[in-house]
Amino acid sequence: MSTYDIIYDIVRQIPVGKVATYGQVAELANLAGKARLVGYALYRVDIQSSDIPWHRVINAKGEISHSTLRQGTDYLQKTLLEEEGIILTSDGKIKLSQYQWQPS
DNA sequence: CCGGTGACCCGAG
DNA sequence: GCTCGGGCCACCG
Repeated sequence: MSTYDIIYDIVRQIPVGKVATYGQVAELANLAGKARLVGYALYRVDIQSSDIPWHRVINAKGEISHSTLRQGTDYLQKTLLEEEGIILTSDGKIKLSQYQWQPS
């Protein structure tokens, strides 16, 4: 059971149509303050064949995180979120007040 | 073993 | 709004 497995478990619990922030996932995984690890963990995920809804994880500002290393998967993320019914604002942000996952 | 590298976050100015 | 700086720590060469 590695640190990453715990992170992946949390991400798998995010329901359709909701999102969570990196920091939020870190907290739920008992890794408060280590949001960076969450980002790194998702970077390592196999986008093609994993069962992890990686696209439901965004940064604390409600934006999709961009990186030169993502090779267009950031655009894919936007598309997948819209397919789940999440409306992005004209400047590409997500309203956390409306869509953020509230774990029980 | 060591150091560079991140899909991050928050507070200060 | 912005930019900086510090904290975080697993991974990889």
